[in-house]
Amino acid sequence: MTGAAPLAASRPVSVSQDCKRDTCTNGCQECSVRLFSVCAALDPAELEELERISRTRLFEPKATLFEQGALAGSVFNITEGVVRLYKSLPDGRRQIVGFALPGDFLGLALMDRYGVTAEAVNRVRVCRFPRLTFLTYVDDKPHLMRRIHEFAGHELSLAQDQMLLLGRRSSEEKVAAFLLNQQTRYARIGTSSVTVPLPMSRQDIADHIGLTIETVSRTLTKMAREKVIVIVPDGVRLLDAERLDQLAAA
Amino acid sequence: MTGAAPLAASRPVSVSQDCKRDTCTNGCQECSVRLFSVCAALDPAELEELERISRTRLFEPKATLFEQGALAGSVFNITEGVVRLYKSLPDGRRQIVGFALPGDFLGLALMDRYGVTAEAVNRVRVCRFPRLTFLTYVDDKPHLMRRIHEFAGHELSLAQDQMLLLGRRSSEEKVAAFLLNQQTRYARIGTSSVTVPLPMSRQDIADHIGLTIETVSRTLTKMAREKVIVIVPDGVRLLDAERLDQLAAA
DNA sequence: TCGCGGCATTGATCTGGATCAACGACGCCG
DNA sequence: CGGCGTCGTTGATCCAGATCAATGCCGCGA
Repeated sequence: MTGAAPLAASRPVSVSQDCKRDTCTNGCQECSVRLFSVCAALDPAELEELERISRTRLFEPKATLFEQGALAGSVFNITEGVVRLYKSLPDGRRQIVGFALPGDFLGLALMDRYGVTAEAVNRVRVCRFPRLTFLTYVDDKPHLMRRIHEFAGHELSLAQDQMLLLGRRSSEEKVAAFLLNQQTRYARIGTSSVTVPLPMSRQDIADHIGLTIETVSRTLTKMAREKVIVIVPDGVRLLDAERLDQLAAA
Repeated sequence: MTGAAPLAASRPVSVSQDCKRDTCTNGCQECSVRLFSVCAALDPAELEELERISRTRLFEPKATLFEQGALAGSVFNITEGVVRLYKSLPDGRRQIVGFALPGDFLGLALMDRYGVTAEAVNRVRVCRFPRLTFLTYVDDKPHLMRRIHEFAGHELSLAQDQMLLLGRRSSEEKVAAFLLNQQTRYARIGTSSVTVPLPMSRQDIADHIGLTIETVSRTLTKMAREKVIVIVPDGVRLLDAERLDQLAAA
């Protein structure tokens, strides 16, 4: 976090603003997630150019970044906060296909319509790029394209793991695998710790791993009772990662 | 199919051969799946170059193209047949993350290890490329890279649909959605018809949509009883796609 | 032609997780 | 400070789909 003045917390919804303010004060060069994000593929001159086409944007909890099926006007790089990505059935059933963390890129597929809906879980900060401008920018930077493709490949791999989880794992295995997964992902962006943040609601977790909120709650309680985890505000502390690995049947 | 002599059916396992024979007789130019595959992005000169680094390969039913976790030595373009892609748990539970059809590209992510196992469902013919050679070939062809990325984006989108199916749909919805899905995919490669081929076993279908073989069988029987489909050898005929759409809750 | 092995179907029963129903714990606002 | 809305937990019951168990249906090889 650079020393910029924070925005007033009372803003009702997302706020567009020039990149010169806020965390981007010192530009992409100083960006705290640059090395984990697609931007790591860029040299200083390219970063400067990128900065010119980007705008920082803030989203309050529950704000929608974009909706499934809408024309994809922008692509996003998350710099702070967590975003839930989901698909819905007409009757309201929901599947959260993933939680995007800082460093994650939204709109990787570069398709003309969004395939999922994206909502802020907590306060979210992003770098936003007009999609077509970004496409032009990428066009003569094969190294960036390759990096974006690597990210897409990683995303696909995660999706396949999730299919295995959804299709073939028991409720306890699902919860265990989810917790370990979250830990791994947070470790990658530096927030490594035995305490895994869970900023999303129980309902979100349930909709991600294909269970009901009651089953998620019961399973977490059971794991806490068995001293495998401790439930703390907005997260869990993993006491016995070994045991959790077994439970996940990985 | 070009007029080349068919291979002896008695070959025990996959057979490597020069691209000049078989369906590739007239080269990539005449390839029946070119327009549906990543190759459609290439001009005649580029196709010729591609041909030089490719080899046609045949796989008998149940033969393994590559295994999850193995070093990714090759990438593949399927020209004939169906391939199942799956992940397994240590205890043998299996999740088929997708069925690859002619025109599909295996190894899209271009990563150094395969993320899934690929097995031939029926007789499969592929164009095989050494991965590193292919990478070099792609390197100075941004249009091809973009096309490959488009395919990867499509793949990701399919994966997300599958997560919704696995996590939030009932058994009947799963089967209905699967059948419609298969129909759509076959339509795309020209085999459009109300009769949907199902070359894979019931167990494969079950492992794809997260059910047991018994539930798949019962559900298909029920749909046939209700005159929504007719079960035919190696496939089903869709009688009432309208109704099937409702059942799928799409 | 028969017998065998690998699917697929069908029936009976069981159970993991869903559903239904309180209740408790905060945090917020009046 | 008290009432209310949201979220999480816990208990009781139910049921969709799993599991267990035959049986049927080829295709193939002896």
